Amino acid sequence: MSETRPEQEIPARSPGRPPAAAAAFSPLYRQIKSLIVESLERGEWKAGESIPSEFDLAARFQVSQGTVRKAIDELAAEHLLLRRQGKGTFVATHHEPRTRYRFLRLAPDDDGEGERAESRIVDCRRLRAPADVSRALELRSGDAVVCIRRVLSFGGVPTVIDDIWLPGNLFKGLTAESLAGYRGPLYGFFESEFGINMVRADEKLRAVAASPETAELLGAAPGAPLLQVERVSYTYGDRPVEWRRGQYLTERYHYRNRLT
Amino acid sequence: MSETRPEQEIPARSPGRPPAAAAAFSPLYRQIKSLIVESLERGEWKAGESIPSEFDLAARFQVSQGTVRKAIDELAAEHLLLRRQGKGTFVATHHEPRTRYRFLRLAPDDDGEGERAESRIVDCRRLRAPADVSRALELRSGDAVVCIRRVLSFGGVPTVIDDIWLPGNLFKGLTAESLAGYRGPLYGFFESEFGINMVRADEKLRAVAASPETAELLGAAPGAPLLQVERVSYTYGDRPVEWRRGQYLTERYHYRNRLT
DNA sequence: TAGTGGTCTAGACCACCGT
DNA sequence: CGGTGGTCTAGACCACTAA
Repeated sequence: MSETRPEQEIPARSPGRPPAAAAAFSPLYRQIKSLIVESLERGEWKAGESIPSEFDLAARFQVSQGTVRKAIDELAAEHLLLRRQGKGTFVATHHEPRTRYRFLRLAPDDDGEGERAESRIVDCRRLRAPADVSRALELRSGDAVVCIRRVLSFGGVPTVIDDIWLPGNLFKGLTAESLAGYRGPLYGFFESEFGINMVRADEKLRAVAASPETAELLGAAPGAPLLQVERVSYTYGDRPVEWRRGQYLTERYHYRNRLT
Repeated sequence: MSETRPEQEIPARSPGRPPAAAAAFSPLYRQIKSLIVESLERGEWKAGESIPSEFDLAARFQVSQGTVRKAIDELAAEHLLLRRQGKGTFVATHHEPRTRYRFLRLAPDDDGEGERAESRIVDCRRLRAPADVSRALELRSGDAVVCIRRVLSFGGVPTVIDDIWLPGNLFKGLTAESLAGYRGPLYGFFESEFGINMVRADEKLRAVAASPETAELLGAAPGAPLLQVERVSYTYGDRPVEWRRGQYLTERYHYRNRLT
């Protein structure tokens, strides 16, 4: 049960003898951080649950509370964990109001909160991964994937069409029926049903002309300009677990972004 | 010269008497952070220069070095400052290789580094601010603004057309000629010539059809889908100092974004 | 070697939450 | 009230840079 301080993981640097290779120096708090991420990967604490207190973790890892604190600071900054003063530290989830639709950057042009999204599943099937999808998800070409097509509407207006690919082995039992019965963000569904937490995503945006098929689903003219968003989502440990291509009607909505 | 510790700024909370209004508690390190930002606003330290050491600042503000450190931590996370171990802490600049074109999110589809941008100034004039621009820049409608139009090319291919509005009173003496003689990112130019540092920006993205005029400048077909990027840029203290609308050809380039 | 930022510790106390 | 995270301090030592 008890774990010992990972002293060995610190590359020793004797003063007189420079290291053969330029071994990267890794401070203690980063090693602790890695250990916490490993616990998240193993599912020791589930999304929405609290993790042990800083004091308990300090005892477990045989370091000071301040060192654990610095590790958790970084994980909280990366939104893997969420601190709540007086209550504890919690595993981030896509279920709570504040973090629901965290990755949906579409906002109405007039600043009102905007209607909440309604999702309609158009298609859901299992097939062998095309080359580009298997590359993005780091699968072998031909591995099974689940392929979903859905339409998001705001206030009854179809606005987004998403094509989503997921590794088949991680999403066993995912069907159009199970999807249809679910309310709320897809990533919350993935957490609850498959124990997979999306923590980060990389997107590539461009403007494209609507294909006849897409135009039909969105009630737009063929050739209308659409914002196309290709996304790879990652779970703990930078493992890619979703590839999707969204096409957004941006007549009354825009994609908001902050540069820092 | 010497400044005293701002003890008064901490809202006192006597145990027996709850505060009349819910006065926001502001920790010391945030007050220090504000003082540092004020020094940046005043231009006490210019972009690229080093600020005093943590030790010196601790003495100046009459707090411990750890408290100054935490203030600087946040400013470094927000890219207002840049730490360099063994050398000091520096005011962030758009001149250095690592931070040049920090706000340009366009990347080539094939991952090569991509040619560096060449900028061609199409137009530069002074006029009275239109209503939407004056609103974005928090000016009075009718205040003087500088209006720039330019084309960015990569490897000789026109790819971006930018329309840029700047408050006239902050950019006195800005002309097409002074712009034409400058190499490098526009924000570096603003730093050097006008002492204005862009530290943050908010963008709204959508897909639009190219107008005949835009299509002409980009060598594209009228009606071609373009990625339109509206941006408000801010300097220290969240003061908006630039509004721009970019239109990007995304045939061979895309807008990259990371979600966290 | 001196000066900078970076790490780690230990302890005190504050703010917030639930019981 | 006890337990949690949040702040602040003081001091020791490490890593990196430049003279």
